[in-house]
Order: sequence, then C-alpha cells, then structure tokens
Amino acid sequence: MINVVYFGTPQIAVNALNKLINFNDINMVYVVTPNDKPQGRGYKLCPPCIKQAALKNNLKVLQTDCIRKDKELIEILKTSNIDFFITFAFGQILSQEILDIPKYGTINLHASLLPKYRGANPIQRAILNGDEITGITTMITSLGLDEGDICLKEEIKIDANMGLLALSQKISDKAPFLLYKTIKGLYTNTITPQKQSNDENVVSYANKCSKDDMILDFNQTTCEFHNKVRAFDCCGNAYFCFNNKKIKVICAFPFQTSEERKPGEIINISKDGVTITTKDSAITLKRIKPEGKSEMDAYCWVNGVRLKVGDFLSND
RNA sequence: CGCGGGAUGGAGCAGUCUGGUAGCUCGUUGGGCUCAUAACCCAAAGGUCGUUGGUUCAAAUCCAGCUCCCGCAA
Repeated sequence: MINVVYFGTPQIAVNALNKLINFNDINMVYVVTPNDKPQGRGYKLCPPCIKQAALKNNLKVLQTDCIRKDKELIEILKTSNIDFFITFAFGQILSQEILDIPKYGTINLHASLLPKYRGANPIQRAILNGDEITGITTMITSLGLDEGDICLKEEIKIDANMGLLALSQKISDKAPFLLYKTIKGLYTNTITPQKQSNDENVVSYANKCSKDDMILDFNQTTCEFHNKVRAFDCCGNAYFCFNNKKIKVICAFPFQTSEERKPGEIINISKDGVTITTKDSAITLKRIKPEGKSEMDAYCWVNGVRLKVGDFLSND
C-alpha cells in the first residue's frame, strides 16, 4: 500500500481524488483543503469542492488556511507515515518542512507543459494566448514556483472553439492517470525526474487573471475578443459594457469580413447571433447574459434593447 | 440579517415616479404576394402584469409580507 495525502481545493481537482482512491494500492490517508469560506449570495459558509468529494468518500479531511503555520496539522502529517503528498490546484504554498515529510516526496500536477505557464492560471493563459497545444505536467514540488523536476507530461489539444469549461474537463479527465503513473513510477524507481529548463525563451508565467483580463472591447481584434470569451466561458465570463450595464458574453464566434468599418458597429442581426465589427474584422455574439438577467440569445437581447443594424455598441 | 438588479401573452422589453381601455419588437397560426423565400403585405390567437394581503370609486402602477431568478463581492 502506498500512503498518500491529497491537497486540493476546486472542482477541477475532484476527479483525480475520486479516481485515485479506486486504485487498490493507494491508501488515501488524509485530504487537506482550505477552511470553509463565506461565499455566494447571502455569504453562506461553503466548503471547498474537494472537501465535499472527500466526505462523500468517507475520507478524513484536514482544513487550514495557512498550512505553513499550522503546527497542529503539520504534526499530524509527520506522524502518519506518508509516502507521497499530491497537490493539485491547492492554492497554498508549502514550506520545506512540509515537503520533507513524505518519504518519496511531493508531487504537483500543473495544468500546462512546464516550464511554460508556471503559476496561478495556466489554463486561462493558454486560451488567452490562442495556443493550440497545452497539457498537464507532474513534477516534484520544490520551493520555487512550479520549478520542480518534471516527472511526466501529457499534451492536450485546444480546439479553436474550446473554452475554459471544456479544457478544464479534459484536464480533469486526464489528471488521475498521469498522477497514478507518476506515483507508481517514483515508487518503483522507474521514473527519473528531469530538471526544468530555465532558458528564458521557454519559461513563462501565467499570472493570475484580473478583472481587466475579462473586459471585452470591440477595439480588440476578433482573435483577442474570441480568446477572452473562451478563456472565461465559465466562472465569471468576459464582458463588455453597454449603457453602464455589464453584458457577459457566454458564447461567440469569429466572423470574417473584409469591409473596413469602425469597431463596435452592428452589421448583422439574425437568429444565429449578432455580428459586430472589431478592430480587424467582426465577431458574432451568440449567447450573452446582461447584468441582473438570465442568460439569453444575443438576438433576443438586441431585440429588447431596441438596437438595429448600423447602431454602435459604445463602451461606456 | 454583506451590497445591488429583476419577475408584464411563447422570447426579449416598455409602461410603475405622476393610479384610470395591456403597449413594442419578434415568434406562433391562418391568408395574400411571389418562380420562390428565412423577404414583403393583411389578419388572428395568446396575459387574472410572480404570490398574499392592505390603501382606493379604481392598482401592472402606491404600501407591507412571501417566493423565485440574477449581478457584485469572496
């Protein structure tokens, strides 16, 4: 039996936990996740997704908001005879003291092909940059930000219309087996972790996405606009402003036009969507969600706010 | 009790401040025009205005309670 402790927080890490505990040679000793946080309308206390999944599987859960300083929790881990720590979207930085606990080390699963996109939001950054290939990487966690030695990698194709939701799903699907292979490989000494390249041309960082990254503007190129919509097609959504209201764009497609026009003009309205000029071409909005309203077809929205072909969507 | 927006025919909205005939753009159905149409013209159906109570001669509109939906924030 291999004794494992799993560190994670959000939905994307749930599948890996669920699958890992089904392997006969894995013994999931603890699941570590942050404390329940007040969130949502009404500020109700909500447990992290991982906690819910762990409880469903009758696993022991340890919660902390600052693991480096949680002496009690560290003591529990030290005395539990652990072989591996697994971290996947945990959100807290471990100290050397903690990294030294497991016999075989700490494995982190990162949602990019390291050393590309080290950091907080590798998935969104890959989509925002219009990448066609990304992937997942397992590595031996070290103190530096996603700088540990690489164990295994797996490439994932990003289709032209794939968004955060679909890509996260793919990553979530592929993560469990890559983690398992890594654990087994290190346990049986058949994997030799490789140092990451520190070549400046290869290394890049995926900074946390801010509000600004989510603002859509028709002065952007069609490609930029479309990438933003895709990168935030769940949990937030990219938006533009119209009449001082935020209009979130759920789904949009590039539209090719060679006509030179000022950005932001509505050039077509049909049931398939509302086409608006951008800096270099045009974009067809399909599904949107105005502030305070439910999701709707862009066609219906335009109807309600009485916009016509030739009108401009000004950003104020 | 974190802050805020909303509920009006099948869809999206206006009307609410200033109470007095249920409105707009679509969709649906029927008819017409047309070689033809997703286009155009004519007509029709479809709403106890989220719910409960109050004020009033009279409430979508004013007042109070309740339900549901959504945004921010985290």
